[in-house]
Amino acid sequence: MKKYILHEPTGKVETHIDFKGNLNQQQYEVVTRAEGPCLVLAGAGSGKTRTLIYRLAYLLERGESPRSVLLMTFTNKAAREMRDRTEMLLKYTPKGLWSGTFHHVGNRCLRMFAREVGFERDFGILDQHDSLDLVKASMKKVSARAREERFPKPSVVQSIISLSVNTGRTIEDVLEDRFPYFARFTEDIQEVAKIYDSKKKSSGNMDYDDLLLKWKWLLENVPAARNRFSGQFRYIMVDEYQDTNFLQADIVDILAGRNGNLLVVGDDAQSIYSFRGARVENILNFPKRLKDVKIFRLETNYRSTPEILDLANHSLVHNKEQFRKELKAVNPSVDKPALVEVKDLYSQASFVAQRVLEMREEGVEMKDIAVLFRAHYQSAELQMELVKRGIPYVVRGGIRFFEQAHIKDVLSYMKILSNPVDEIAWIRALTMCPGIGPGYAERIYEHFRNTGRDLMPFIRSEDISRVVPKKAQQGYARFQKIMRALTDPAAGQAPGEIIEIIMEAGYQTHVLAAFDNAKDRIDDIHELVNFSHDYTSVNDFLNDITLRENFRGETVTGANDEDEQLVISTIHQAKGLEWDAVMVIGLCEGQFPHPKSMKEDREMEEERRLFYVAVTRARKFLYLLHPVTRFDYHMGTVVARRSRFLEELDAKDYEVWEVDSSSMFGGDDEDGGEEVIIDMD
DNA sequence: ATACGATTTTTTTTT
DNA sequence: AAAATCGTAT
Repeated sequence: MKKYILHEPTGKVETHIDFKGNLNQQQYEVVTRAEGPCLVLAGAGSGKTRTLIYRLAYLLERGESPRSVLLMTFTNKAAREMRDRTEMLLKYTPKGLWSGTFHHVGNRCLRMFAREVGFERDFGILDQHDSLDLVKASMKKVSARAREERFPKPSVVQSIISLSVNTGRTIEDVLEDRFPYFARFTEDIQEVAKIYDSKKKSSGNMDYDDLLLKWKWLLENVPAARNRFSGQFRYIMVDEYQDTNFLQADIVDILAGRNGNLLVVGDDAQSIYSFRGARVENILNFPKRLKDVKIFRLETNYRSTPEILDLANHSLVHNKEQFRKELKAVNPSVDKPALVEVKDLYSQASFVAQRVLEMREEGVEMKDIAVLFRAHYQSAELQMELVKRGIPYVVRGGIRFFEQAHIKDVLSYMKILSNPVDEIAWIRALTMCPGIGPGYAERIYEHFRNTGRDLMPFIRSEDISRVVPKKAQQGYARFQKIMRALTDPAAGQAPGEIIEIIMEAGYQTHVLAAFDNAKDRIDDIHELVNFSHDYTSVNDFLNDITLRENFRGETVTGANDEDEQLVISTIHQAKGLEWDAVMVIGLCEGQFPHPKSMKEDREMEEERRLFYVAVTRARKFLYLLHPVTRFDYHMGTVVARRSRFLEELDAKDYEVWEVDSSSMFGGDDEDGGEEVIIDMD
């Protein structure tokens, strides 16, 4: 990750980049004059990333040290893209640049001042699933009540707690505002939140929210930390500012405090993360919140055809809450967007697959085509169809590599080893033994804590027969065997060796017994071993991977060449990306807009912005698919009306394609060797 | 009575 | 794929 460093700019460097020639007037203004607080309102496809990269290059060429620049992006992928493109532009690798997601940068800052916030330098990080496990464990005490009344599910409790942190409101306020029907449980939920918090602390872990909350606390309350960072970052740039929440906005304000060179870039029309506490107000009120804000607008769209842009703009007109919209297209016309009526989910899948193959014949590369949808489960039929036809694809935003059960299992053993009081890790490792469920796992862990013994003596000799019944003791033997192998003084210390020990001491046997695709999973674990070779310490290894994005997405069929894969993605994951052809599936009432967003106007407007984001990903070809029926778990197959987002459009915005349903059934039944196979060489 | 584990049901979006 | 439900073993 950090091998190739050529040279660093020192003092004045001769400019070899043609800033004026490579940018339009608006972009050039931003690049050369964005001193002080600046707001860039950048419409979809207006060259926002390009502008940021050139701004960064401009600063470096002017002699600014990379370490005094902080670049916060929404995803790690975006950060990597920025780094790569900056490198290409500069022809060297800037060393010491701070860039990444808020959580990433927060993590980095907190490690430097961990003691100040009451943690050790090597604190662990809980991902969503770990955090959910801990919420479940924290709900034990209210579980009696939970069974009798309609108490919120653990995942709901988790999101209530998280929302309270991310919006800066009390749990009481969050409940009243977003979950009024749970208001009577306010005290119980507060209690759970308290237990959850203390469990995090006693196990030496932070969750995602803590990375922001404690970061902000650190900056506000520890002058040494505040001065260190606000002094270092002379130039701060924030991408996707419309999706920051109040915590993130505060953090940025504090960091920028001293030097005031804060450049935020965003588009209020693309704000789609309010469920995570994001607030459009951050961008709308930015000019009011800070003094002497310069406002720039990027309004030329270089991405899409005029037809696609018209359709997008006409959709957005139906939102009341908006800033302004005046995106001009410069690209030539190609085809009108197509509204495709299909019979059901199967003909939808079949149409998409068919059209992908045809476009490929017409010269559109596979990697320049994407299929987008509202929710992940909508892609099930499509994935089956693609596999059947041998079309290679990659799923964005599926389960991440590091979040898969078998990977997390292995990691949990490593976590216990590295941090013996990690309650989540104990419970995870214990519950995969037969005869041990959450109840007994908790008891065993408590017993470990109560004995006050160290890990090694406990594992070697502690008798647990008084704590749990016989069946659980037999299961425990399995856990014990692995832990004994790991705590053997003769055992290896490198992360890779440790994983091998876990496998040999019994986890491999467990995988073979518990999963039907055991072979794939074992391969994954070997892949994890390979990955771990970059690390010498288990701690670094563990701390690094939780915040890491898809180290390998769910790559399915014949992935000889990454560039020859169709992209399948949720719209949320597609943010900031673009393709020649985009196909949006499942555009019917009951699916998109999502039924749960029907109650409130502001939620419906967010769904509409999501639709806007989806269509503006397309450069040339846009297909909007409307399955005329859908499957309702309660009523079976029901008629599904066109999504309101389609009905709202002007009929001139698209062409309607009626798909002949009889042709859709052709390839559906048997006739073995008939599938279309794409040659991969 | 308690907790495990197999079975059925239900499924938003993510750092 | 995860949560709720139900049956069964201790």
